[in-house]
Amino acid sequence: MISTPQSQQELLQRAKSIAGLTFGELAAELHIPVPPDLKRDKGWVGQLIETALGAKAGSKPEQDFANLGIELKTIPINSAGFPLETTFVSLAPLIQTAGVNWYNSHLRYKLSKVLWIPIQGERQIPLAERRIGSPILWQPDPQQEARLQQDWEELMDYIVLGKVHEITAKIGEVLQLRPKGANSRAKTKGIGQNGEIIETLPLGFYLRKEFTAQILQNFLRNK
DNA sequence: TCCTGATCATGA
DNA sequence: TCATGATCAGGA
Repeated sequence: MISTPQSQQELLQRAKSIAGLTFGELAAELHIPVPPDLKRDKGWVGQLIETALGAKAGSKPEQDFANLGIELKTIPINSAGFPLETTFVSLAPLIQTAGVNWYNSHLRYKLSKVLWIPIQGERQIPLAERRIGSPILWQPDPQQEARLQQDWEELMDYIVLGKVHEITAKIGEVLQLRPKGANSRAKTKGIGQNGEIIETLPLGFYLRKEFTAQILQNFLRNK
């Protein structure tokens, strides 16, 4: 087991040291089997990178490196460096929303500092041959945070006002709410049209591809 | 072609 | 069920 890094610099150094490796090479070093594809192992790459960097496995609503205040995210990109998928951030609170605001939200906490690891994600490349990219340590700039806050507040209004059933993935410029559960039968409690508690689909906040693309592009520009 | 809604694995 | 890690895949 790899120990948890004790400083941001150490974490960054480790992330740089695995850049350029294929998933197959890194998995072999860690004695982790490589699945044939990601259809039944959608979180495999994320867990591989977590293991390599010494993130502690767990299902707590915390940053991956809480001691450093840093969240780890892999992001699949194509050959042009553009994201292939949206980025899941956190589940949306659908009940007990009193007192929840942007500043104390899980979303803002998770995104306060993120170590992005770009990875080759094109399905035509065999999983074991896909490569790990260079790490990007990011904090939202004022414009990005303002945009996130605006979307978060708009989306939370739907939830608080009992309009979860009106929510679609089309709402929000940089953020969106989409189902986040085992399947379409998954249930959690939410607020109904008359303020009553109802059973509804769990929803999660996702970052749109255009937003994460901007993060990657800004990094390259300042490099 | 690609976005939205659906889905997969695992642990507590 | 919720939280972690996400990607799949068919219909618009």
